[in-house]
Amino acid sequence: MAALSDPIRVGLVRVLADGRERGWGELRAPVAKSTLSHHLRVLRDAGLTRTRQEGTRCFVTLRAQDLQARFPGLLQVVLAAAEDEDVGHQVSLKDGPQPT
Amino acid sequence: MAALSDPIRVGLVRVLADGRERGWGELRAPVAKSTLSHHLRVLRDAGLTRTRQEGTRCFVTLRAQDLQARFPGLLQVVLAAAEDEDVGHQVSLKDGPQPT
DNA sequence: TTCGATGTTCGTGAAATATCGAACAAGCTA
DNA sequence: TAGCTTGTTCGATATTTCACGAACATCGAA
Repeated sequence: MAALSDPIRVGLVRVLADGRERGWGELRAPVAKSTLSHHLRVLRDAGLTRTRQEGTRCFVTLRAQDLQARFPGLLQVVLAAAEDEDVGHQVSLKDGPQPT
Repeated sequence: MAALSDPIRVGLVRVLADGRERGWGELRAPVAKSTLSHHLRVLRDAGLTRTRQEGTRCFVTLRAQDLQARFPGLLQVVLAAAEDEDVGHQVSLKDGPQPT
């Protein structure tokens, strides 16, 4: 639960909130890649995301359904609060439009 | 928001969740009083509680309504999650039944 | 096989946080 | 006034967490 107490991670959750799977390379955050790796690990360990490896690259998805089952409403509340407080806006997707 | 990332504080919120005002002395937590004071300050600074001083003793209340207005559903989710994960159970009320 | 790209792991350092005990301030009470 | 209770503040310490760069592992491509 404390996994959501870091702005970077909240930002990651926001980016992933649309339910789409994202490649590591799509994620843009103002930290070194080792740090990003750390945050993704924390999220994964906390059960918030799922990581799939394909060749040399990783794809990450938000486990929205599992979360909804386990902590109903948590995601919505967190996202709304994050938006309201402008938390995590430092994380975004890189340019390139994503293939549907 | 990160104010809820400490088990002691979650426990305090749980104890206060019934909406009743509680005296400092009613709160039982496995920490030194200076530490408890610190946690109560964090909660107050985060806008989660309100403290009223009366003579030498303090009374604290959960600002449930304000929270509901600001982060709708947050409290419910946190409480449910805390119960589910058994977080904060180390905080309780001292014996003595409280006057209705 | 050699090279390049992609994440992970490791070692380290800095910053935040939790915790305690002691000292202190304020207000009842005898 | 003296003393007790109650809670805050201060100083110190320990733990956790964030962050970085460097080294490493793995896989695909040339």
